[in-house]
Amino acid sequence: MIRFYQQEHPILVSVDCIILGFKDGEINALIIKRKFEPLQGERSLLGGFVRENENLDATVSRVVAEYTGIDNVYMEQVGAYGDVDRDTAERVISVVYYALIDMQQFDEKRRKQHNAEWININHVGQLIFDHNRLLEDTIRLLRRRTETQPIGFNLLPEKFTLPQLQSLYEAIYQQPLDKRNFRKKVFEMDILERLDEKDKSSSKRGAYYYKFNKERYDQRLEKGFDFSL
Amino acid sequence: MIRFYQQEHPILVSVDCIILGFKDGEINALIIKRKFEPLQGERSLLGGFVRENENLDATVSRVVAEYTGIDNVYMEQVGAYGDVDRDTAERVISVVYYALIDMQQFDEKRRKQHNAEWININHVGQLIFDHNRLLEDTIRLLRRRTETQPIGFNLLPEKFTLPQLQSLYEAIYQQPLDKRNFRKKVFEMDILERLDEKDKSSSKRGAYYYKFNKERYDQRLEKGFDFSL
DNA sequence: GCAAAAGTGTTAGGTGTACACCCATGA
DNA sequence: TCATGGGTGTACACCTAACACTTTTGC
Repeated sequence: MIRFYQQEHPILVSVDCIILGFKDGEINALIIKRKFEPLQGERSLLGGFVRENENLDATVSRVVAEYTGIDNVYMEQVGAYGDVDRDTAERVISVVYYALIDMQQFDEKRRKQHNAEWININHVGQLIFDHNRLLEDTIRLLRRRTETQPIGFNLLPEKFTLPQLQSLYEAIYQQPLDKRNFRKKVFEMDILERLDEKDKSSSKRGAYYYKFNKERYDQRLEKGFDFSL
Repeated sequence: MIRFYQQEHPILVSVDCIILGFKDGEINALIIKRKFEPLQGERSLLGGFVRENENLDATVSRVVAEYTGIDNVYMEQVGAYGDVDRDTAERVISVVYYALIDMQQFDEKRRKQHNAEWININHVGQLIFDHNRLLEDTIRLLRRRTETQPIGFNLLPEKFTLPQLQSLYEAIYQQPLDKRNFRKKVFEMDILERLDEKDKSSSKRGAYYYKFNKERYDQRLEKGFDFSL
């Protein structure tokens, strides 16, 4: 292969993944104790270097699968972070993604193998390098997205109840929502399907399970329908 | 220096800049005839490789200054594009930024030196690699930003009239806006200062010049004020 | 029968949108 | 004086936000 850009300087590129999960009314990020130098043992986001013949998305999928055992996750790019000194060891440009996963599907064995922990995003404490900033930027972006697109479902199991969904949105926005208004808006979107089954784990009466109807969502998306919540 | 990540594979990283300017009711992007192989002579966005000790922003500033003679531009990152085959010569990961500039300040001599042209963003024609996609993504992002933040001013001279401002917003949203409603919203933001001077170039009566009051904007921003238009 | 969570409508106030005429001036 | 673009206010429709009681059922 001809090297057209031979005189240019290649740089290490990594992907940092902010893996988010929802449980008991709290949004958690998967945080790891770093396995190699420098700063071995310090707390860090999950990441991996981009390989020679690997698209960025592929790197993310690889990293996510490695730590969670899940593929086919919902993910979105947050941006590239390239300050010369952001990694104290060498220059590394990092492309940041967040991924939303269903904690039910999560492989606990892998978590322990990797020494990873779920930590409430409001109490992560100090992370290495600029990882705190990456996390903050991600949460801001997630909030903005959630306002206009129904991506929250990716954090829930396939079957979920409306109280669960509301509690998720309250966790994202960090404020209580009015139950009636919330339900009204959700129903107006018309992208949920009610099942005949109830979840009785948190009340005697039980709450109906719903599931997300992707086909209907895609239809309405094309028509420019508004999904703001 | 110790090479901690020695076994990893470094990659060429470039920055692609979408330089936008506004004139005569149209938004234009600066497009260049590529000066080197491969695809020499084809139309392309402006770009440059990230150097060894250069932050990403610094690369953008360098490229923008080189082609426009302006520094201190408003810029925002669009994202990283890293598909293995996006550059047909070698693997290059590109971080994309857009920059908004005031075409009045623009250095025409440099434009000609570099064989660059201003082209209406709706009629750019075919660009190399994935540059058409980068441009589309950028315009979408610009629209979203404009809806919530008053960044349009960066495309205008320091002094501008309300008809000019409205025409700019119409170009961004690609639809006519109601004059009275537009002015009402702008005045409600309370971030413009009316000067005693008028622009008589496009009417006999003349339109008042205004300028953007950055201090007041910053104040209101902190208070969480809403700038949607 | 009672505690505890699920489910359900209405109203008032505010916001967005549509719309038409007078003004200032140079030619 | 007239043609041209600049500048101004109001009314109605719609949407958002506030609010309280009934239902179900396991214990």
